[in-house]
Amino acid sequence: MANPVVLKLQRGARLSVEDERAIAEACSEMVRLGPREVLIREGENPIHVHVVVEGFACRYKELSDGGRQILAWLVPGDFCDLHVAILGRMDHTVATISTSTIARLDRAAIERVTSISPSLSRALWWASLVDEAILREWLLNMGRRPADQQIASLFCELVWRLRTVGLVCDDEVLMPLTHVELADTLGLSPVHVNRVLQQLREAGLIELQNKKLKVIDLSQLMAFAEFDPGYLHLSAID
Amino acid sequence: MANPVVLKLQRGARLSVEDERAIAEACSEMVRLGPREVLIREGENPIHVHVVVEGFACRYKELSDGGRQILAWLVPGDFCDLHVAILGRMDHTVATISTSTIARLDRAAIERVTSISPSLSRALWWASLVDEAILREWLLNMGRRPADQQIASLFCELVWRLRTVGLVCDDEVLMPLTHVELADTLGLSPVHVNRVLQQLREAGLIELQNKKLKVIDLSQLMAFAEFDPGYLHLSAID
DNA sequence: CGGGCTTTTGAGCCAAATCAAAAATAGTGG
DNA sequence: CCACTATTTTTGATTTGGCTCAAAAGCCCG
Repeated sequence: MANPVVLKLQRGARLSVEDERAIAEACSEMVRLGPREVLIREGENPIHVHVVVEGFACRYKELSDGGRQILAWLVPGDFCDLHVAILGRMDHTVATISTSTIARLDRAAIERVTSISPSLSRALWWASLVDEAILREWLLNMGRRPADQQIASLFCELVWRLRTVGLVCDDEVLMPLTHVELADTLGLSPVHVNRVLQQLREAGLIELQNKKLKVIDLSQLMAFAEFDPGYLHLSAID
Repeated sequence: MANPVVLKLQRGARLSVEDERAIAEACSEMVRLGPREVLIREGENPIHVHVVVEGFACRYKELSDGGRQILAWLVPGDFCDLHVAILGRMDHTVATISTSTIARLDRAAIERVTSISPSLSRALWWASLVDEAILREWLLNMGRRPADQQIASLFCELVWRLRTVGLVCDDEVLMPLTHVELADTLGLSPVHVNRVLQQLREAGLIELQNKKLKVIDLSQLMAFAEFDPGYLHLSAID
């Protein structure tokens, strides 16, 4: 199967054959991690740059009262900590959700490659800006949409994002999060997430069992969620 | 008074005298805008890059039901649309809040300058990453904190951000937003914002009138909000 | 087949929303 | 400088979406 990092970055800029080779080469060192293993902790300044190759991870922050807010889902192709070299210090933690394969790239190698290839450096810049755009959409969802639309939006986003890395088949995707983790993502309680999921199932919009999410009719779910994929900026490639 | 863009970017990287001159020069063309004027609309791809020099602006998205979510406050020194050249299309709107002075920089000039000066290009990169960090913190606030802490956090952030551009005097800052705009920022209703503001006043944490916010005791407000300025990444300079 | 997660259900509650209207402010033109 | 508006802020009454607590049921896996 193609390298998800290449598949993703192609959406940000036209990549040359050398660019693709450079990425694939940089991803040579892989680590296999179990579920819920911390990759990078708040406050650290990791030596390597991490990329999800397989599985799911997330960014999150914790509060003193035990509350937790998940700030991003990291799926295959996503960088975990490209920004930390500039910022100097992680302001949040990154951990796996399901068993995952993570590539550790050499920070120096990244800098070398991007200084040579404008298209690759543009692609990385693009990826970071899309992360930001996703955060804006999540903020909109949390601030102004009811729980059912919020969950539906999130599932739409998941399908669109996984599509670009070839991980969707028949509008069915892996969704390895528990209700607690979904709740930590959406700012809801797990009990309420459970109830809303039941409603979405009863409405015939989704099926969800065994960590597999099947979207019955994507355009219908998108309409329900008022989802517009524009913010994902999935243009390039073709 | 010093250029707020310079003051801000100094927090992201050590700037040379030439860097500072280049910024000041690029900010030569200024526009004066009234309150609530749209600067860049969702879907557009503006020719210029805009920077707030004076006054307040914000990013926001609107929903079909008339709801609105403010996604960022843009204060003096903040870039409005640095990212759009890479993404190709604005996924949200930018408008002023109060009467503001906005600098229009030539996009080509930015690219020219950054290709010459690594420190300046690093500073812009840093600014964009801090925007993202702020979004994460806002998401945490909205998802997991009660309204009073949320508002208190926002005010703490405002003080810290305005401090770096020299706009705080005696822990007193300009806060030109109405309750409706605060509510659109926080994902709350204006009525509730009003009530919580009263509580914060009664608790002796803030004074707020005539668009002026006075923080009685910043460390006390920070403690109440559980505010940690780490996510603002205000290191460099010294 | 037993112990720990998850998911589900029920009951009661609360933070924040909505609706509606009054009071206070800020603008605006004469 | 003042009357006249329009906007903002404030208050009260009521409703509600989503929370908490608690316990049962279903899973997964060694």
